[in-house]
Formats: sequence, structure tokens, C-alpha cells
Amino acid sequence: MKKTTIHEIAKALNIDSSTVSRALNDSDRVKAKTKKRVMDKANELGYTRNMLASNLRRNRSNTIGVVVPRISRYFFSSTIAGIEEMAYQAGYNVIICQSLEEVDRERKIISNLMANRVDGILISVSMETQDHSHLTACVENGTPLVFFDRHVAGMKHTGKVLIDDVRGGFEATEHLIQKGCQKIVHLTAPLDVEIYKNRHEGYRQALEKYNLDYDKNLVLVSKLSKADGNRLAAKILKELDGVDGIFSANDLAAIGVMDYLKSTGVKIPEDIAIAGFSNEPTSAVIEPSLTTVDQSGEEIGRLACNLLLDYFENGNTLVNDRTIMVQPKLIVRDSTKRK
Amino acid sequence: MKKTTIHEIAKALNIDSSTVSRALNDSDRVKAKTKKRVMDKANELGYTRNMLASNLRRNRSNTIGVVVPRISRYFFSSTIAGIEEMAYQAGYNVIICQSLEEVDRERKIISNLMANRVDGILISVSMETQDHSHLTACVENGTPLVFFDRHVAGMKHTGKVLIDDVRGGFEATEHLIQKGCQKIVHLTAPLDVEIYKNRHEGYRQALEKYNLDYDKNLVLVSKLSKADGNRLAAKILKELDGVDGIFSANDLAAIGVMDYLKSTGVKIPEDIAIAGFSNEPTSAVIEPSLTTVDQSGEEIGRLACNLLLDYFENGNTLVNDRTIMVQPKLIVRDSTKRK
DNA sequence: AAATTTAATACAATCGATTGTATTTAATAT
DNA sequence: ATATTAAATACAATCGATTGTATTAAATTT
Repeated sequence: MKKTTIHEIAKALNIDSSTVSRALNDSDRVKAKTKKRVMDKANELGYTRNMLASNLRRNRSNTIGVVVPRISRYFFSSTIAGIEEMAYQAGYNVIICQSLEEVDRERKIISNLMANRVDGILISVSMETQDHSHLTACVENGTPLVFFDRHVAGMKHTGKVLIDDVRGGFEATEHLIQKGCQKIVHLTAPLDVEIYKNRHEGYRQALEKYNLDYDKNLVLVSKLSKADGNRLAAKILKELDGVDGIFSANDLAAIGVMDYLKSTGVKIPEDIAIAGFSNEPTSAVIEPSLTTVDQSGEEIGRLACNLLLDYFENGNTLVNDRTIMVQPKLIVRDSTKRK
Repeated sequence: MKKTTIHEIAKALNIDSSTVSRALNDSDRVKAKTKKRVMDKANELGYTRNMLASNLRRNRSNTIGVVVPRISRYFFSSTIAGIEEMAYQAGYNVIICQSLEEVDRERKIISNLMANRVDGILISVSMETQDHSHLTACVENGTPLVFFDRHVAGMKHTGKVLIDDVRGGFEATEHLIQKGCQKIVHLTAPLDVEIYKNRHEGYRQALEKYNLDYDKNLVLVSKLSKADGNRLAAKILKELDGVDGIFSANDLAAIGVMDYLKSTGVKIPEDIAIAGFSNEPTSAVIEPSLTTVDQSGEEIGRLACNLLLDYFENGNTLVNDRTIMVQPKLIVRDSTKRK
């Protein structure tokens, strides 16, 4: 299907295509009357600007690339919603990609986004990501990069929108302690992922503040899936004695734990109190409802996107490694409600 | 930041850029040795193909546009995940847009996607969408269109991936009847939206089959938000007498209803049994867990994307108005578990 | 009315890759 | 060794819009 071009409009009006282009872009080098003639003819012929051509010429794509581990995870889908919202307002398109937690895929995605000359990339890195060469290559190539949530520590010339995970971990743990817990298990993912490292650090600091021993046997590492939660709950009951609190680095695993504990008759929160992290929609609804740390995905998405848009306009913020720290909020619910 | 082009590779090797282009595309018009030299030089110079230029020349964008009402709704985010998965495998990018249920926005989005010359569009239309001119324009313009879930009935030359909503509505209602419900309220959204019309039709057919009267006072129309569920539950208790079953056209409203009923001491399912539609993750977790109709988002996304990809390859399926009907599955849970 | 300034438009190159045709080089047949 | 065919590469136009410079037309000044 052949689409109308500015050249056809030009020919129809017997003027030059450069004038048509300027008319359509509302340049003041074209007089009002001509603009109107061009607009009318454009409508008549059903013209829509070919952005591929426009972008090529202007050497920008008007597009932002977004990379998340998994689109369907609530936190990420709400982040995306926030990003899209901001980008839309600013006239940008958003290409969404999911790494599915695989670095190889992440690598390919980045190179694809670069080939498509996206104006910038927003990324929450995969759990597997240890080698960051694809990301540094990106920056060296001049594509601005903004991390949100899962980031790479110490990477220069990038923006970051992070949740204060240390604080979140601290507050959740402190809350458990204040509710009387003395032996608190921490469920986490590999500690070389920044966010988990930090939540763990918050956990440690809280124990320290209240003079509780840090016992590394109480720190259980997994992928934090619901099944992991199930499995680890069984392990806790069988192998660890006297555990009275669990702080899980995400809600999913916490819910897995709760399911298992409920099925075995353990009382929550009386026997074991539980706190999660993320505030998944499910957590408000499960019984007992789950105490958790809220991190507003939409807000983080908006902030990350704004950081990038700001860079497009002013151009000097990212090179200063701007980091925006979002304060998480402890949501106290029934899973820790002891008097 | 200046990026390497094929011309620079060509100059460095003292050959023509057309040969470089062919070498990079593995054309058999270039001999193996030359290909190797080109590849090596490309790596050396850090070349990445400019897809903007390539796409312009080849008059395609390698991109699929996706329009959903709201990204963060679980059903849609899982659809997107399915779409992205398929598109990625086939080497396509996915531009995601959310209409936020506003037609105006939907209209702008479509025109933007066309300007970006996406190769095809996958859309689940907004609730507001009554005037379809922007969609027909799209088709007339030669951009293939595939609807999923929320579609426009009778639109020619488009593909459709639909859930058999009539059947889903029927099964949910029949199940309530078999559980002894005699006076069943149906919560729905405006009936000019196809999916709601069809779920309602299933409801009606089930009543008919079991010789129950269809009473239009029992059909409550709203936007099906959680708040709507709350409000309508109050209304049901106050204004309608003897209601013993509720079939809600989505889970969200059903959950709103449950919250309200639980707070007023109404027993679920003993006093009122409840069935929803969509199988949101929350529904498995709420207490009592919610009986609902499952529609696998990922599956629908994959099917819709495949329909489009198939059209790209074979080119003659959409004009036959291919419709793929996905069978929903009733998930029986505690909210209807009477003996 | 001629000279100068300004407004409006036309010309032509360009963005980076692709592709049909032409040319050169190498391989095979006579 | 020459003619014929095939392989490899070069040339040049093109995709559709943008933009710096040149030109023409109109407006203003002297």
C-alpha cells in the first residue's frame, strides 16, 4: 500500500517539498496561507509523516527502550505504566523488552535497542547480570542509560532511581523485632544483586541495633519464587528451631511460606510473624494480609523516565551520576499484628 | 556521538558500500573471504546497523504496535508478555501503548503507530470506543490489525483472538445454578462492549436452560472497579431481596463485593455464592478464594502475535477475517463451594 | 523610482542502508 | 589462446523527510 509523501503534496500544489516539510512543521519561514494549503492537501491525500525518514534525517528515534526482567510481574508492569505515561506526554514511544532474567537475552536486547537508535534506555537488570560489558558499551556509545530498582553499583555516567532498600529492610526487620520476634529468618536472592544485598544489609543493621545475633544459617538464598517459599518454609520447620519471624525479600516467597505454614497449622502471626517486600496486590488480599514494604512502581517509572527526559533537554545531569532515592514505606498488616 | 556506517567500513577496506551491505546481510553475491574481512572490520570499528536507515529503505519497521487499555492490569501485562515473547523470537520489536480507556488517546496512539510505520497492530480496544473510524482508517491504509479480547464486531479484514465469553458466562452462571442459586445478580460493564455483551448473553442462556426468569433489575451496569463492587454490594443488600448468587463480569468487582459482604457478616458462599471472570492472581488468594473463569493472557498474546506474524509471511489470512476462539476454563474455588 | 531589507520559496545535499544494473575479474569451454 | 559463462564487485538511484544556502518576490526605506 503506497503512502502519500511530502513530494506528492508538493507536486499537487506546484511548490517545493522543502516548503511542504516546513509548512507541516509550522516553520515561520512559510506564510500562513501556504501552510493552510499544505495542511488541507495533506488531509485530502491522507498524509501521515513517515517517522522512519524523519528520524533518520534528524538522527534520533523519538523512542525510549525499556528493559525489565519480566513484564507480567506487577512491580514491573506498574513501572512500565508510569514510564509510558511520562513518555507519552513528552511525545516519545516506548519499546518494551523482557530479559526473562537471562543475561544473554539482555545483551541481545541492548544491542537491538542500540541498532534501533533509541534515544535512551531504562533498565532494571536481570538477576544473572554480572558482566556489564554490554551496558558500559552502551554508555560509551553515547546512549544514555538510567537504571531503576535493580542497578549496577558504581557504573559511571548513568542515572539511577533506586529504592532505599537498606532502609526498607531495616524497617521491616525492626518492626518484626518490635513485635517480639527474636529469631528472624531472612529469605533472599543471590547477594550480588544490589537490591538484595541492601535489603539484607538493612536486616543486619536492625539485628545489630537491637543486639540480636546475626546468624548466617538464618539467611536462606533462593530465587524467591512461590515454590521456593514453600520449600524453605518446610526447611525452616524441620531444620531450624524456634524461628518466630520471617523477613522475605519479596512478597512472592513470603506468600509461598504462608501457604505452607497455614497448611501445617502454624499460626501467623502468633507463632511466626511474616513481613515481605514489594507490596504486591495479592498481599493485601491474602489471609492474614501480609505486612510488606511498598515501593510504588508507577512513581519509580515516572521518576526514571523524567530523569531521562530531563537529560534529553538539558544534557548534563546523567554525567553527574544522578541518583534519585525513593523512600519505601512499611505497610503493617495482619501477618505481624501481635499486641 | 558519531556512529560507524557501512561507508566507513567500505572506505577502510577500499571496497564499495554496497558490497559491505551485502556482506553484512550474508548475501551470496559476496565471497566468503570478503565477508570475513567486512565482519572483522565491522567489529573493529564497533559497527551496529542503523535500523532507521535500513527500515526506511526496506519500507518496513520490524516493529509491532500493541495497544491495551492499561498495562498494569494483570491480564494485559500477561498478554503483553506473550506478545513480546513471540515477537522477540521472530525478530520484531514491540511498541507498547496504553489507551487508559480513552478513545481520544487511542486515536492519537493509532495515528502515531501508523506514522512510525509499524508492520502491524495488536489492539484490545478501550471501553469508550464506539466510533471506529481510526481503526478502519488503519486497515484501509494497509496496516494489518489484530484484535484480542476486546474487539469490534463485524470489522472486515482484521484478525481476532477472542475468548468465548458466551461460554464463559454460561459456565459460570450454570455452575452457580447447580450450586443451588435461584436469584443471581449479574455485574457487568456497558453492554455495547462486545465481551460484556457476550458474558451477559452466556448468563442469559444459562438462566434460560434452567428455566429461571431473566430479570433485568438483576443486571447491574458499572465500570466494574473494586469501588463499584463495594457500592453495588450495598445496593444488592438494601434494594434487592433474596439474592443468593452473583456473577461478576470481572474479578475486581467481585472482590469489591466480597469485601463488602464479609464486612457486613454475609456468609460466602452459604448466603451468597460468587463467581468472577478473568482469574486475577488475587482471586486465588483472597478468602474465600474466588471461583472464576480463566483466560490465559499469555496464550492469547502468543496467538494474536502469531496471527500477525503468519500474515506477514503468508499474507492472505487476515483478509479472510480469521478468528481464533480461545476456550475459557471455569476454575471452581471456595466462593461457590456449597455441597 | 531605485536601493535596501525582509519575507517566502526553491535548490540541492544529506541521513545510512538497500538493490537493480553495469562492469570487471575469474573460471570454464571451445 | 580465444570465446563464453559465471562470480564478484562497483556504480548509482532510491527510501522520505530535513535543512543550509541560494534565489525570487514583496515590502520598506531613501
